[in-house]
Amino acid sequence: MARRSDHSREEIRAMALAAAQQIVTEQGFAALNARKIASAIGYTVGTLYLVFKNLDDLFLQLNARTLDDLHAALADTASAHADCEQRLKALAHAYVDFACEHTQRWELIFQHRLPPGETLPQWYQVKISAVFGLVEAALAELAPERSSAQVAEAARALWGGVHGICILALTNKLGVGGATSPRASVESLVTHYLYGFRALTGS
Amino acid sequence: MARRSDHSREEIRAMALAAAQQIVTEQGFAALNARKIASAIGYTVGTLYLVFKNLDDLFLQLNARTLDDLHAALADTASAHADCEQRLKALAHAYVDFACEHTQRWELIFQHRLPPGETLPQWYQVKISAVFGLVEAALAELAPERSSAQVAEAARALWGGVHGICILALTNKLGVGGATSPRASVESLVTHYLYGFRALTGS
DNA sequence: ACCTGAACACCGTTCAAGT
DNA sequence: ACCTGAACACCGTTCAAGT
Repeated sequence: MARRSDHSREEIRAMALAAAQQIVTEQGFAALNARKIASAIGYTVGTLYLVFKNLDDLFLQLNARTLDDLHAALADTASAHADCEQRLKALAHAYVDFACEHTQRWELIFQHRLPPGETLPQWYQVKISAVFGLVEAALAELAPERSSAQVAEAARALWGGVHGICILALTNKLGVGGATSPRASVESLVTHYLYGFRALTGS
Repeated sequence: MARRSDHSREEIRAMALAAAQQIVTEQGFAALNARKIASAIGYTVGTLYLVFKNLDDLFLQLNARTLDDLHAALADTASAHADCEQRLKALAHAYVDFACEHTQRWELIFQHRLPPGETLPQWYQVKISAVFGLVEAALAELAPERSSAQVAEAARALWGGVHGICILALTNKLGVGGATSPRASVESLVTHYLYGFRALTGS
């Protein structure tokens, strides 16, 4: 059997990514596999390998879309705040909101690992840098006297911090009994960090 | 065949956990599976299920040991610093050192997820709380006027932050090309956060 | 040319059968 | 009683064979 050509390669790619997104959203990372994706789009497993190099490639392309969506949400937030301290706080809360609203998709970015030895492709690292860029831009505006290296360092510290609070809260590893809301912790982190960042001139 | 009784149940349990620890350390989470653990201790897969409920149970017990080791390292560090600000910084750096030195074991704590619906057992959550307790104790001493709820909130914010920096740095998801050292970012985070925490009386 | 579906080498988990 | 090893229902990936 075979030779259907109901859909172009690009259509199959889009359908597969949409199906994978729905599966991970509804059932989580562990439930995401090739046969389930294929049957959701009405094709057999083999077809996926005509369009994607392998499952790692499919997951990477799915994560790339999520990073695009995250960047769009943060960029929208950034453009709504002229004051750069307000902007940084709004960015942090927008990150928390995205993580809470799209938890499974957002977690897939961090749960998926390439086989040992393989590194993330350059076009993918560019997308990560774009998200960090929004934070760096606001920090640079807040402290114009700092070098770009100092601003980059502060962005890593602050954004790593925001991310860590989200991860520990959403995966229930923050020590306390039930799940805790990351909102208050992030507010505390950003407020205190920025106060110190502006007050201390060295580093 | 069968009936060897070369080892007691408890001995087999200890051997399996030691083998699993070695495999994850040398080959990473993805390479850790039942058949490999069993053959490393000279038994067949079936035997593992006499001692552990399933692989999730085995991983949880391995993570419990790692949490014990982490707690011991942090407790040692804490007792070496009388000044509580110095103690907090030393704790943060000790956490970074542990994550860098035992990366694969430390990552297993966060990469391993129970099936949807299942929650971490109470005895395990106690171990997580013990680690947080060291941070809370130092923060409480630093700011005796704060309520215990405020101290707990600050511990979540600060420690979530330290953790996030480590995770992003060690998994190469901090935006910049090569891997970045988490040490400088953590130093920046803790210094600036604590400065703000002491200066701002509300929250 | 496009797609299938069976095959291969793996998984986690169970359990009748051996000693 | 203790352990085996074969079996089951799954994986990801490949590829000869059909249309």
